Amino acid sequence: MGTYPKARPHAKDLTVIIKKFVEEANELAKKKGLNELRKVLEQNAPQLLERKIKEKRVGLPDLKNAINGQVVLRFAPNPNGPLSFGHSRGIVINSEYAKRYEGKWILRFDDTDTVRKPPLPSAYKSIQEEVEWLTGKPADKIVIASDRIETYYKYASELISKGGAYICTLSAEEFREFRQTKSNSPDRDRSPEENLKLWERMLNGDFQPGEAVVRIKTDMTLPNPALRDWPALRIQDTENNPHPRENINSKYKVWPLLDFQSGIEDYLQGVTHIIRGKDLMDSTRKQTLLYEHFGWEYPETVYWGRVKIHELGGFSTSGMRNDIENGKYSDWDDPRLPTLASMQRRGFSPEALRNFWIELALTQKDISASMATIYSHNIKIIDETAPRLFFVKNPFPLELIDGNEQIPSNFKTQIHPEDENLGYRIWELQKENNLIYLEKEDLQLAKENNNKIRLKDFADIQIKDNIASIISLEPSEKLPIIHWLDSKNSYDAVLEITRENEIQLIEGKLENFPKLKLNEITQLERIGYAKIENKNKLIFIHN
RNA sequence: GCAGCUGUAGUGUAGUGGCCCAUCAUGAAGCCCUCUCGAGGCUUCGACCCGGGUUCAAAUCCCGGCAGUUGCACCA
Repeated sequence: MGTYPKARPHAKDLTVIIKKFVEEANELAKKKGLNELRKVLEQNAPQLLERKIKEKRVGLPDLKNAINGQVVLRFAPNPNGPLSFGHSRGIVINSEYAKRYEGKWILRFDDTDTVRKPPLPSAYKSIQEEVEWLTGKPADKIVIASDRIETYYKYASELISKGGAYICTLSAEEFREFRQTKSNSPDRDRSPEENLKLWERMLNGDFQPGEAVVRIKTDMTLPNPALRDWPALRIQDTENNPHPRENINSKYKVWPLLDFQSGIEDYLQGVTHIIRGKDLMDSTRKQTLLYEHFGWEYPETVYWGRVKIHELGGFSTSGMRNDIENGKYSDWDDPRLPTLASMQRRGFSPEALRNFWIELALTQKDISASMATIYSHNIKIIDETAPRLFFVKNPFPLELIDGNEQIPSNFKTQIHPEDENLGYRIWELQKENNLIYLEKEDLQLAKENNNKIRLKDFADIQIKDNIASIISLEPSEKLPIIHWLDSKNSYDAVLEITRENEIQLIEGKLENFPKLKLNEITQLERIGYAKIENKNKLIFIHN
């Protein structure tokens, strides 16, 4: 009936008719079997035999009013530090949509607060690098707000002279009174000419921070208090809090606030779609009011809810910056921090992160996801190529001797169990004076099996008085299989594991692997995936 | 307090009036395979916030609750 809406009004009559036929069919099936029924259908309505397969929407939902080739998106972080994991959602979603619609996306640095959220000079560069790492290419365009202050001034002047904005000399507390009581501030009625004069004085530095602010004239009786004559530009003490970019420094005293700067810039850049957190819903409403003053059309806006990752802490950039400066964390890529730098360092695949965010999609629900989901995405990417290696924690040495069988001249096993093409790991073994390492815990495991155990891909051994003798090369009985190393083919290495915000350094022996590449992801057998930070240092990713 | 937004399995998602006794993934449990506690294969578990209404038909529309969450900054 979904396909034939015309039939809907007759639903009641139809059910009676349908019931009749269903009964008839059931009767037929009962008497002559299902196959007979199938034959009848094949003759009269073969399409009914094909079970329709539900198509599930994959990936991100469509964007409203998106015209292929004309979509312009933007992502606007504050460069007061490198990006957190939370930021990566904005980058992934925006860049994915740009790709889908063959449009472009702008990376914009909203660096307009020099006092509370002073930009970090290195972040301008590191954020661009992080973007490139995550998406595989640079953003289509870079815009830096602090480069464009004068442009924002121009639009502010224009709006003031049109009477759409005014200079308010009330303190924030004083204005709050008016906002709460839905009444106009006395400054509201000043003429555009007077306001323009005050605006000039603001620019000249006649006012101290807090003494004057430019407000967008909306309506003090608006039901949503946030929208009532909202502030657009304010004064910052850039003598004591200079902008860290050298050419900006103390050049400007009047600075735009987010809602104004962002609104003007989105218009100037021709942004067609804004994807932002729902905490910025009021921003949309404020900016829509601003656009009305100018007669502009506001972009399509999509919101996402808050995301919490169970295992990760908060994403406050300023907070992390403090902790790093206080020495609580080593740097932005400290494995305990929920930063992109940290995840990159720990060996998360950018593709996995992209898949993760795409799967979470765009909903206004507040989400709380688990690292397990990210791990699972990551494993799908890295497992196929990760070379298998042995790492023996807390190594316990044993002397390997001939037993029922002699020590072979070498040990050979596949680099990857599912892909022979990746090659082999080959160690040369000596006939005498062979020292092998087992994990202390595995020694215990051997004890529980009459001091017998199987060295993976090698041999069953019998352990006695720190001596391991070979029982057989082929598995002789069902013994636990453990990883192991030989002293000539291994060296000291450290595995760094972060658990519950504690960094643990585990010393051990790492298999000597001539093909070892820096920053490569390996799978330490029976331990988990790890990244090779340098020859002697591994970082644990997950298992 | 005022204003907004959201409510589908443990978690995340699909679903916009009949293809839904509800999709897929993750998770958990079990089995198979494998000389790794990895990967792969199979099976099972588990959800439409509640209450009314509209309709032949409601996860889907309407009303009312309830819960969660966000904003009300001269931060972004």
